[in-house]
Amino acid sequence: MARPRGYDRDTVLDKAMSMFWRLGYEGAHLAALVEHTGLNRFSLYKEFGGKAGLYEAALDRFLGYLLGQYRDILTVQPQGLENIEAVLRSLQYGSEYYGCFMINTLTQRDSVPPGAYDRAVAGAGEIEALYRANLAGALARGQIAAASDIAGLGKMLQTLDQGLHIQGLAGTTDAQKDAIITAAMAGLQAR
Amino acid sequence: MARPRGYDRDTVLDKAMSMFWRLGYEGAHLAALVEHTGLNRFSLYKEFGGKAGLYEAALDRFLGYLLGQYRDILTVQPQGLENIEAVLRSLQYGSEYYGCFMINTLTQRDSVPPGAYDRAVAGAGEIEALYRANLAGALARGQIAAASDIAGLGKMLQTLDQGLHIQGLAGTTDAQKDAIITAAMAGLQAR
DNA sequence: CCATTTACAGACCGATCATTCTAAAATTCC
DNA sequence: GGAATTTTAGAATGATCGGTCTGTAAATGG
Repeated sequence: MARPRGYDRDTVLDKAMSMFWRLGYEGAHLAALVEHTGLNRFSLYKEFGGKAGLYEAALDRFLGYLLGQYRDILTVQPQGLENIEAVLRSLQYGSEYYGCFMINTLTQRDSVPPGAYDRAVAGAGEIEALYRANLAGALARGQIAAASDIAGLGKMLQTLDQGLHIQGLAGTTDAQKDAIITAAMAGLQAR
Repeated sequence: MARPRGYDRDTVLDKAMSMFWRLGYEGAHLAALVEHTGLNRFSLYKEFGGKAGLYEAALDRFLGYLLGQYRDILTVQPQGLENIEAVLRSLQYGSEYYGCFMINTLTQRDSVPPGAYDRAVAGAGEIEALYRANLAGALARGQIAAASDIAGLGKMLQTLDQGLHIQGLAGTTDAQKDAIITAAMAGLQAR
């Protein structure tokens, strides 16, 4: 017994994510958000509580996508270097955005809502754990040297991963990112 | 025959850099900049032309620092893996800031003045060239495999470098960054 | 010690910010 | 089809934005 809403929540979040991603928290003005998302001001406050809530919800949606993708690839059995290479390569294609919304949130720590920063840190932690699990698998299967430092390598892979998200910002092409990944994987193999 | 200025240009730029760094271009409000830098509004416009000019000048100063550090270490003769490891380790200590101002400028491309983005891209290009020169030296000295892809490895090192600047944002300690670098260098050695 | 020059502190400006409110439009239940 | 309910569009709101202007303080040259 009410007027149906004229917007789709997920569509709104995707648009908002895109804007926050490119413009940052402060750079994405409410007027622009209202115009592009199709969600009117009043409903924005009713649904998300305000700009900060919209940002956190958009980040949640992004992290849902991102972590889903990581989980899908990095839990394939048996875990090992194949999964690691696959996930690195999967990240390099098809993004219409700039860099990575999670990383942008980390770099803009003092401007984004505190809750958003906390979620980004938690997301990064989960990704690191997934890398470590696959390194452990690689070790068990003899793919990497027996003396390998799993923790160090796990963080190294995540570092490379994060760096790849930055690379594109200064014009690095997909082909060049492929070469980066190939070079990095070559260094990982047992010798 | 005039009143002497009550501020030091370099000190002002250091303070402004710190604020833009942490808060982003839009997040660093003019009132806060005026308060923290000690430079009053009027002089800010006379000296830098406005907020955008101040940002670009602060980025220039940062890039001067950063590129100077890279040049100092990466032009030591003979060039090779020692320089690369030295520069990676040098980046991990003593920063009171969050991440890297150059990378922040790249990630906030659509919010910072266009001139700032262009300078950041140019800076990244110079750093990559320095890495490549040392990889060429390493190849000539037999430190890395003869079949190595210098261009790919150069971008890979820069990717790792950029990732290291991100790592600290989510709580990675200096000791952990050391382990990351050790793991990465192990993969580079000729075998 | 006065004239000149420059920097200073702070008031002022229109524009725009995030947020709140008001009233009309749209849908469902009865 | 009328009452109830919810969304809509858009007009206020006070605060604050970046930028400009005005008058005063501080220094030097003569």
